Amino acid sequence: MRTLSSEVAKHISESIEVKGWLHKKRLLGGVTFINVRDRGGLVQVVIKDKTEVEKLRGLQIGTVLKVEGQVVEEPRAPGGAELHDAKLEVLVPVEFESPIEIDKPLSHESENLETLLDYRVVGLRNLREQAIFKVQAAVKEAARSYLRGQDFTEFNSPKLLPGATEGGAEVFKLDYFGKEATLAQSGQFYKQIMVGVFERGFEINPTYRAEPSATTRHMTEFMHIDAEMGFVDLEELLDMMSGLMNSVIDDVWTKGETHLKIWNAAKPLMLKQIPQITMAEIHEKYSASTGTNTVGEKDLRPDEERWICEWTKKELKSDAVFVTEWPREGAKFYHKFKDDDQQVAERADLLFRGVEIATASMREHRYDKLVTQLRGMAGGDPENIGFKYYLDAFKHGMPPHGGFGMGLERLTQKMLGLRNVKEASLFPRDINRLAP
RNA sequence: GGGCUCGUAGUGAAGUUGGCCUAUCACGCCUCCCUGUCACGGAGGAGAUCGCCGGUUCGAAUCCGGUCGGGCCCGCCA
Repeated sequence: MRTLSSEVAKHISESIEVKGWLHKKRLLGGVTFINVRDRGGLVQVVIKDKTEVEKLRGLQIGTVLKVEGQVVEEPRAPGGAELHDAKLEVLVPVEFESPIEIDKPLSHESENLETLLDYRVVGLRNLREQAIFKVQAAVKEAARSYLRGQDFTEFNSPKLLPGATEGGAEVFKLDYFGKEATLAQSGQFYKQIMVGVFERGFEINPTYRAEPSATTRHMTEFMHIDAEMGFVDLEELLDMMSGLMNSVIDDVWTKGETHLKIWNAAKPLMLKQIPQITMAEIHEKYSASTGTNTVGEKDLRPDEERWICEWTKKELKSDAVFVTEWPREGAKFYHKFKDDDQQVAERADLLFRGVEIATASMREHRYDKLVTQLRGMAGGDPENIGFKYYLDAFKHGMPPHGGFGMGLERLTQKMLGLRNVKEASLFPRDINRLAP
């Protein structure tokens, strides 16, 4: 019967068996300490028998072991207990030296990012690296749990699409049995279609952007938390997002404490309702404060995003802020514009600790108007197969609705205080990385 | 796509106004010593044609040109 490392302390004085990977060895002469890693964490094994120690000669970190031993309560041991009188069995010997050391913190300096990512396969075995993805898994679970609790139904939409796209970002093109297909840049069309089915729906899936962006916040493939809901207005949509963010952060900080502690992650300051600031207001504040005039610009500069987050944190005690009142210029064809001002899109971007982690908007739900906007704003052909099926949903009745797309890696990155979004991706894809 | 910057053992760094470099240190690896380590400690050892190509020079890790590969910022976005 195998016992997990995390359960060892519950078996004091019992003889147990653990299985896992050799994580660290310390040979002190008469006594040898090894750490064995399994899914529960690490357990320390004390070996005094020379013939047992000899079994490890020439074997490297990563060697897969079975260890039988007596559990002894020991305050000097990590976890308060350890295995004595160990009998080792090498299940899988490893003779190759690990390219990077996994028992101590790996460098996350930007100049060493290449090494970190090149050796990801073994590097992820580092408990500190692992913690990032434990947190990420917790974020996903928390988001799912909250959205399900709000009557959202989870679905999966296809990522292989016909040519037509929502516009905005560059898309990957590929050969599809002689036709041209694209990789989805978001679940946009499908999640809207699903409003007509479930009313409230969401998916957590990868999406693709062929943007040649080389920054600390871009990847060509990333995980999107895509949600859409019917019969709401923008305020109700933003309330839902406030609820989601608060719930996710509370959940993660409740259940993932050990992993957050490894990164000294401070719990984000959150208000029940995430504050809203209009883009014009941000431009004014930023310009007045920094002397760089951005008034009238149609978007926020990255520096403005960082600045307003600092301001919001200091003045409003919130690490999150919604940027509202986006100009029509730069809007997408499916966006809805204010009834009393067609120059303003009913859109809000969620900034979190200096970076944009989500975009929300109300969508134009009236068929005729949507077709007009498709033609006028995107130059799209409503008869194009890629738009036709989408428009059909509207033809057959769509309520006022809105939704958001949130970047899972960016959220994880900012929760943990990582500097590059790629650090929050298991196997990141960017303009010059396709492996591992 | 534009700008800036970097490239030295498996890993992380020092050296980069040319000669003292036969390239230094730390971690890891190998051998030996060590009975409470947890970044164990001690002694010894192996491991680098200084990204690559070309040039200048008596002499190049160091200077020049090219090239390849990273990183950061901007544009764009999640």
